[in-house]
Amino acid sequence: MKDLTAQQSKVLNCIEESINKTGFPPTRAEICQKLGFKSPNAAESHLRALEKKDIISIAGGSSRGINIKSKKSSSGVSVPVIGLVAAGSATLASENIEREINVDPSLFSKNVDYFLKVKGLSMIEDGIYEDDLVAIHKTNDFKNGDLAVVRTEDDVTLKYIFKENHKLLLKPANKDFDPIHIDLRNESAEVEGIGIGLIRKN
Amino acid sequence: MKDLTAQQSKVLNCIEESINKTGFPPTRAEICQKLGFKSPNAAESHLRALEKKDIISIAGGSSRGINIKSKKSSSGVSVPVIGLVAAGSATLASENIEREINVDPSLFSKNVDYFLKVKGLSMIEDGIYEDDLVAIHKTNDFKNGDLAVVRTEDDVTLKYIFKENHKLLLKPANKDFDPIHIDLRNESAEVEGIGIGLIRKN
DNA sequence: TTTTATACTGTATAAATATATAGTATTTTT
DNA sequence: AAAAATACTATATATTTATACAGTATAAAA
Repeated sequence: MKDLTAQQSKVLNCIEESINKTGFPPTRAEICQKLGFKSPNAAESHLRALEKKDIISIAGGSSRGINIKSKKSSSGVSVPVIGLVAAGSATLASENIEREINVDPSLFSKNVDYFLKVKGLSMIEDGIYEDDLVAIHKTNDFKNGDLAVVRTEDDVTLKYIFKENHKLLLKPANKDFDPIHIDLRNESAEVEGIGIGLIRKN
Repeated sequence: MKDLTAQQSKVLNCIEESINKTGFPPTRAEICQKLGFKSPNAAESHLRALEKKDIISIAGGSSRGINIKSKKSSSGVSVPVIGLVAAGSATLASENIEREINVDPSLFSKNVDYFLKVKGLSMIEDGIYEDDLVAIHKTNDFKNGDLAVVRTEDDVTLKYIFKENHKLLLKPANKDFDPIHIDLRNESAEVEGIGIGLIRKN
């Protein structure tokens, strides 16, 4: 990383202070006021210098559109929690998002795109319980035996998936539940993602 | 804290998402766009409701002047992962720490002091598998039936705990394992903490 | 030595933004 | 039954804000 000048450090400091104190970045005018500049362009050009040195990013056309780059990577990633929803509606649509949780990216083997809140007892024999949050990696790609989020014509379901030619088998882990057989020539089914982990709160 | 309505939760989610993604709060217009409102006043009034419920504060006359009050630590908290270790050694001693993971404090009901990496199959019938990470809240306090980390004279174990006078029962969730009976008049045993959640990676 | 970066003042303005006002309709609380 | 809260559409506007342009001056790099 390139070194910052004394003035650039002051400006960066001013941005950090603003975020810590108010919760949002400062405007050019606010930077000027804090550091005693008389022209907004003084702040502007310092910001552009910091951007050039890759310390911050500036969102064009947005007020207070300053983001300190190094701060973002250290913390977790925000991941939405979604309940099992009826077919037709987009799973990740914001009205289905129950909450967001911060997750350490290194926790799971693959990228977690969302958590699916489990409904029902169909996977109980393999330690997946009602209200558990299953970490889902969005992909169409799967291997036989993967835990998959599958969107059928009238449902979205979490089951073990097996594919053989045009036949799809969705297998629960509960002897009280029957496997689902889908003939892809007659019915449509789409793999939304695969389960790569689980979070349970007691 | 007062309960939020479904719509208010969505707006709060939207704000959190914006801060996590861009580094700064959204404008009224951006909230409307994300949630499908057609009038800026829809966002405005939800914000005022959230402000009234003391969830956020709004800085008057500032663009993006939204601050989420409850946001204690914006990032996660670093929590150590510990394997089940032999008696005698201090559980949290640094040589027992396998790694540290960042955890969203809001994920679990109580404060997570460490994660215990499960060895063996003694809890398998209740969905706790080998290599699962059980979130442990350090406490001596427990209720009968709690999942507890218990340090006996020659072991550290994770079991359901039941206490009756001077008798301690440590009950596994696997019919192949026998419950452990401890007479506190003859043997010592100490509750290190209770399990409040679980993380599994496939 | 010429260019580039730093470090500003000063002025201007299009666009972004908060925010008020006027409605309508439904649900919840009192 | 009345009042208050919720949940919006629609329009308007003063203010905030980013950002461009025109300068001046000094220091560092090519």
